[in-house]
Amino acid sequence: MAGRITAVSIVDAIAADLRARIFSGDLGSGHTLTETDVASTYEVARPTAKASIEKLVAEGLLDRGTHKTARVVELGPDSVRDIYLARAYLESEVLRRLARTKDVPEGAVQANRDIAALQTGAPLDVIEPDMRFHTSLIDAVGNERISRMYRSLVGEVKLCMVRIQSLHLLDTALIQAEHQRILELIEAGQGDAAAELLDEHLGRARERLVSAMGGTAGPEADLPSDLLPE
Amino acid sequence: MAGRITAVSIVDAIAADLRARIFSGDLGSGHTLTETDVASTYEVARPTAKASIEKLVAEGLLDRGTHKTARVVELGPDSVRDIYLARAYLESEVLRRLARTKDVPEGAVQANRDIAALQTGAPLDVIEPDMRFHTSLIDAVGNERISRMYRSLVGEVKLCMVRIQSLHLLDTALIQAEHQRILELIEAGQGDAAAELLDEHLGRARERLVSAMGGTAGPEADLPSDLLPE
DNA sequence: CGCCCTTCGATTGTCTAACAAGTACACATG
DNA sequence: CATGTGTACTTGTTAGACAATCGAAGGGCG
Repeated sequence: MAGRITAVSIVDAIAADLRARIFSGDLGSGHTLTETDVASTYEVARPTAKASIEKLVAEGLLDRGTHKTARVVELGPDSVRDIYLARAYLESEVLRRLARTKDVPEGAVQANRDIAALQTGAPLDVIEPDMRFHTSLIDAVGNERISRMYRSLVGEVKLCMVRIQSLHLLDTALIQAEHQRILELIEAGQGDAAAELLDEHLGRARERLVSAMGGTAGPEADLPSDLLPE
Repeated sequence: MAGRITAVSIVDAIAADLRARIFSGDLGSGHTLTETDVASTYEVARPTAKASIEKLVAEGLLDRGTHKTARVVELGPDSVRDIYLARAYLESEVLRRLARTKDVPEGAVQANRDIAALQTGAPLDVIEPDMRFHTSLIDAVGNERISRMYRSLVGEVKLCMVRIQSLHLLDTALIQAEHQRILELIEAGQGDAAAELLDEHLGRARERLVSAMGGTAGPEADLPSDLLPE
């Protein structure tokens, strides 16, 4: 018997499936989810569907007011800035602390190798190893709550990504090179420099994401002068 | 009739009341909360009580496994270290960023004035302005998600505090002096120094809290040599 | 006499059915 | 055209019920 993976709770299973469908883009931003709708598609009672929805609301993936239908959250440019700034706050401090002990997480190294190995032109293939690079750094400090917080942010980032999907915002080679440089700075114990580079790294991604969503990009979207082609 | 507290949702109201009772120490660590129990005390149906409990579980104030009764979380020494380290991660980076713009939040200044004005010997009176000092710093960066994360940590800190209540772990004057120094360092644009002092400040509180809970305190519990009396 | 197994009570997970209350949108009216 | 009304849809909450599971108490066996 290898098939017993039933997550012991129906509402957890439904919540997990809904989450997957949201991240896959099956349920796009603004998509409405009525309780009866969820109940009928999964063939469960309405209270069960309700509980699943409320779970995702608590996670920040769904939005809902009293007596109003739940909808997949719509993240605007200001939300993207909020999310990416929060990422920068958590991650830059993590880099400083890792640099103190010159601790280069193996998972991050491997994730960046995977990015380098990518030859496919599919732009969303870089998302997974990219996220893995960053979460590996976060997890390396071994703090349960920090990891949980960051994971919540990653969920929202993925939510942004599915909206953009088609166009690739950044050059894979540049991402990989900057990651590599960050790891080197950690190994050299230069936390401040690593944090500064990360700020640039995330700031550029952030502003390009913002402009791709229709907002007006800030100056961070541009490459630094010493990296401009030609 | 002034007692109708029905905010908008019964489950929110019950959750809020349970939260208050937990923070007041009325429901101590390890206290069990059965669904029928909550349902009968608030005179609501069991599903409503269940929803309230699950809300607090999502907040991290209650703990429960499948088919097991919910209990108020019991935070051990390792959890305290995890929480305070997470605080330090968030807050030290915030100090660095505030120092860049030399932005000294008025709320933090006021909170520290309130600490200085305390003449009462009641040890738990310092908790409120102390927390307000720290949350003012966090809120000053204007990031919704960072503020939310920190508030979640504050909830857990308060949970620790109610367990210790009686004995005062630190001198009020020392707390106030260190807060003052942190603000001065922000104003001087010395983010690194501010972050370093904060690490000491939180580290000392953390290790004293740990030892008060029966764990073995680390070296951070001691005062730095230049502040030792005599 | 102590240990393992069974049984039983308590508790939670889930369902069905139903009513109340609120929202949103179409429709009729001025 | 603006406004009020009403109706359908959706959610909030309740009641009662049954199955599954967990924890502890009690009995059988070595």
